[in-house]
Amino acid sequence: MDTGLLNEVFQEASFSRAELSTVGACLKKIDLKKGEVLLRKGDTVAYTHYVHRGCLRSFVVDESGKDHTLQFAIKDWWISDYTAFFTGDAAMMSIECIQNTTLYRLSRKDMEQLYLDIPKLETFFRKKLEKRMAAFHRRTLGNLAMPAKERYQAFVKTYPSIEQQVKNYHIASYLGITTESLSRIRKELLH
Amino acid sequence: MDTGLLNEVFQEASFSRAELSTVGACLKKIDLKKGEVLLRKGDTVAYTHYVHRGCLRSFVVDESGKDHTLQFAIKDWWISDYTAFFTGDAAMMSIECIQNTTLYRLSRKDMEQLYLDIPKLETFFRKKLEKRMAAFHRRTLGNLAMPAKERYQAFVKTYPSIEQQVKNYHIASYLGITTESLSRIRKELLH
DNA sequence: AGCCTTTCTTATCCTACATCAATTTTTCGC
DNA sequence: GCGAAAAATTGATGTAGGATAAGAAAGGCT
Repeated sequence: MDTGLLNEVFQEASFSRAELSTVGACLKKIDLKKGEVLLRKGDTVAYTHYVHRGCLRSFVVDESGKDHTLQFAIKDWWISDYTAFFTGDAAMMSIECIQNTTLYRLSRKDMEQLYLDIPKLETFFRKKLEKRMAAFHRRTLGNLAMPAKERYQAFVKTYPSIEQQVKNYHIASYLGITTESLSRIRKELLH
Repeated sequence: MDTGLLNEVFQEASFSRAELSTVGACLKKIDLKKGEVLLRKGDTVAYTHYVHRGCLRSFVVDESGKDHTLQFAIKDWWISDYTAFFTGDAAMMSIECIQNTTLYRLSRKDMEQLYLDIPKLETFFRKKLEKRMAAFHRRTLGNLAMPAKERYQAFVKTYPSIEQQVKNYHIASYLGITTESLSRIRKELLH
């Protein structure tokens, strides 16, 4: 793996050349086409993934067949079912590519070893996790407090680049409403 | 601080006597009465708290004045606004005692120092955070998929001891429904 | 015990969003 | 560029849970 890419992945942390190369040896490049599934509900989750290019979404399908998008991931994001990744439980969600995508994956096993070799890395990922939790938290609180129209506006404001890239039915699924409702909301917002 | 209590707080981890006493020196006992507020929205969050006795809840109040309970904490739980605690941002939520409570608090500053002195402790708290995220995640996914009646049943099943201890309006606020709706649901469940 | 406050229940009506059912518009392979 | 499939829109109707307004129980406190 080249150093340029590694510096990109771990840009916030400052690792030595030796450390980067130790980490780099654990990352494996994966190319996926639009529509391909990275992780299926029920799977054991051995990896977390850094998104280098493309777009994915994590989602659950409930008993009544409704699809709920939990998160989109674009360049520079890490994505996995972290709950399952950390606990060893079966995945509660699925993850699919909604565009052609290039990922770098890191296994839980390698990660645990890396934590021992490079303590700074535990801090790096702990901070990632904290940030992710914060974002998820904010989103959940928003969902509680806001009607659908405001949730949509908040989404567009927070993730303009994602809003451009994904289908309306994915946005609707993220907002927890039907495409019909989203369509009506967008109409209203045009006055 | 006595060793018995410290062993209780850090029961899952195995720390040496010296480590425990280092940590113990950072914990401060706090007694609070029912109704007292531990943390107010907007505060800077300098502490996380281990619950030794009693019950607290974290909550947000939205623009329309509605109260949303995010989490209850009983004996053996840690509670704080972790987002704010870790990022340094102002608290997004408030935390209040709904029973007389005894806590042991740990400051972010001491925690960061302890991470350096006792690396195992970072692992201990990372695992706590992972578990918390998993629980919160599960709950959120449940909320997406389930109607109020099932959410209530799931709550009763998951937290029977909490269900006994707290008022119906707190449960309703946790489930994201009105007390009236909860009342109807409970009636239905009696056949 | 009796009074006052807090909590819980019940009934009626209402609203945001879902569901169902057509279209219309966009996208994309050939 | 054309036709089929996918995506988005629009309209009519349904429903879970909210809002409002009483009233009934259940705790305290003196």
